[in-house]
Amino acid sequence: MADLKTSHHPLFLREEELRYSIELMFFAYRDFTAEADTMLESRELGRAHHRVIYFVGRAPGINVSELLAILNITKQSLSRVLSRLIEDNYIRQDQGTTDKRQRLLYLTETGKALEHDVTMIQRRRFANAFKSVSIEDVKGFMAVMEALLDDKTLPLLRREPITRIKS
Amino acid sequence: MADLKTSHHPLFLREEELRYSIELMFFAYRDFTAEADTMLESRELGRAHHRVIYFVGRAPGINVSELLAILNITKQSLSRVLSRLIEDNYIRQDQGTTDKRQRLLYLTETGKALEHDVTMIQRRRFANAFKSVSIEDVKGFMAVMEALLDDKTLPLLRREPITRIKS
DNA sequence: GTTTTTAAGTCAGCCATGTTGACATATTTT
DNA sequence: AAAATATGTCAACATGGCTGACTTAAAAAC
Repeated sequence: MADLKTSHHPLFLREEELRYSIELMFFAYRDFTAEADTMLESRELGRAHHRVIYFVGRAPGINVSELLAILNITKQSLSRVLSRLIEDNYIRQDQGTTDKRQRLLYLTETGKALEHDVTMIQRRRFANAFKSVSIEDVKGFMAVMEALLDDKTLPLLRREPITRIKS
Repeated sequence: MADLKTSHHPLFLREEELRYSIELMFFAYRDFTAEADTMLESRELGRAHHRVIYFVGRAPGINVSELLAILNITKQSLSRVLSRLIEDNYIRQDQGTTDKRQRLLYLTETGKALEHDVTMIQRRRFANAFKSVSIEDVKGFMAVMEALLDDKTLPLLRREPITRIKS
């Protein structure tokens, strides 16, 4: 399958297209994160705090091990960020029911509000970008981004992006 | 999946698609950079060094101001990285001819070799990704990534080799 | 039922790479 | 001659990664 498609567009494997893509990755990621960083800064939080809040918001009741697996950082690094978020009442933790060693993480109302505000900035950027391109372009974007991932990253992603039509 | 083409564009602006894109950005960027970081680490260099080497390699003879404008960091931050690269003979600097205050930057042979090796890792990742998708997907990827950029970032990108204009 | 493993947390310190502010030097522009 | 520009430097600080060593409580294995 990959081989069949390869023959369709050797043109794009040329040095120039690949370098252009590398640069797009650098610049787009930087611009994408900069806006949200500014908003976080006003609350004296960093990008790391947003990541934690984001993923706890995405999966309420997630435990620390699972969060570490997603973020792929050490527990010491997470601890610094998470402690702050708990202390400032963005996140609360409950003891696990089936396994009492676990700490299950939830956003507080304050946390939900912050998550919404910051993530909104990033959603808005994508919404604007998607408005200026075709639906096929969006599909292509997702296909390429997925293809860039390590195999082990795929299970960490929420599936069912485009195709599920929810009404 | 079959009737994607008949879907209305606003479908893509729904919460789920936007959040999925945010996550793709996070995970894809992380996986994209991790491989190259490992190779740099073996030479005791960081991502910041690669950026400098990359952009000097892209535009030989670039001066410090232009480089700062691309990287969008302070000259103090650049200095730390650039000094190391010059000291270790990855980059050399010549005095500008028309403006003697300028330092024009060039990769040494060592620098070119490193730039090639590290950038190759990233080119390979994109080459592999592109092989697994269609040519339209690649176009879509580029269109969306461009649309994500700040307006002021666009002029920093180029498709064709070095058309640096010194004025 | 004791031992081992696991989930989570903590203390201490290191490193890379960003930041600000203040200032110096050479060169170009006005 | 004065002002602006290009570059560089010293010093201090913040963020968010890292390693290593160690603790506690609970679950799992024996």
